[in-house]
Amino acid sequence: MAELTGDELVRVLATLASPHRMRVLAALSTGRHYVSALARDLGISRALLQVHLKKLERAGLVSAELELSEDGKAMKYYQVNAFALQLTPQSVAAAAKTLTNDAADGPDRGAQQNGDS
Amino acid sequence: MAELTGDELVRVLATLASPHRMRVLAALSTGRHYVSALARDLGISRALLQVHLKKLERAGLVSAELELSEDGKAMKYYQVNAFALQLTPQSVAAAAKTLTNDAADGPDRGAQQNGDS
DNA sequence: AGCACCTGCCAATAATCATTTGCGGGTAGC
DNA sequence: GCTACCCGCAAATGATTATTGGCAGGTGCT
Repeated sequence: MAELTGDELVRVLATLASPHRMRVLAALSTGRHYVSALARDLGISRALLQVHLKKLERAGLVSAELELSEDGKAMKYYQVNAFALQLTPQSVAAAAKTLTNDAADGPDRGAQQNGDS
Repeated sequence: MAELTGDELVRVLATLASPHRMRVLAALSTGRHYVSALARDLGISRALLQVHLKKLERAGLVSAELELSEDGKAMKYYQVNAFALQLTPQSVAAAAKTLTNDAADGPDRGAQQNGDS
């Protein structure tokens, strides 16, 4: 994941630019955790955490696996995906040239139609 | 500008995570420009550009100088400030630990640095 | 059965942001 | 005076987002 398109970069940065998500990432950087435990740990509701995890996942920053605990419960374990982004005026300028969205600005909804499963 | 606090990082990332701002940065990376020209160049209104420039400036990504053109007009020239951010799970996790805002998430409103009590 | 724990999703509300439009001021030149 | 260019700001609107709370399903234990 060396070169990201402008749109992807926007998504990653927007995803990272959030205290909650930063904390989630920090928590996960110490190892995998399952949703409920993580929510308790961070002191936020599960619903809220889910949303943030989903965004982090969509940005490709974390990934998850659904596993069955020994006592039969379904647990979803999340973990951070390694990444390294170098941000400089040049890298940003380069990414800007690949932006597709030429009008909207906000957190872009993005993406052109993609089935995105 | 090696180490940024979590809050500062959030601000920088949030500022960078915008197509408009990315383009502005790209445009400025080729040299200084004054507001009106830049607006025409990017095809956006001056008012809008001002807002984005202000955010970029607040995040420390660009700086400006008001100069007098030979024909007496006041022109505000903007230029990019050099910066280099390395984003990795570790750097983000480290920044997360310095976050002051422990509840809010969205685009930060500015830290309520508790004046203590 | 009832309780405790896990997961996922949706509707509603509050809070925030992005963008437009209009106005104010200033200098130079026809 | 009027027009063209520069700058800045603020109120209003529309569009998104963040967050909550409730409800759904599942397993295992007492």
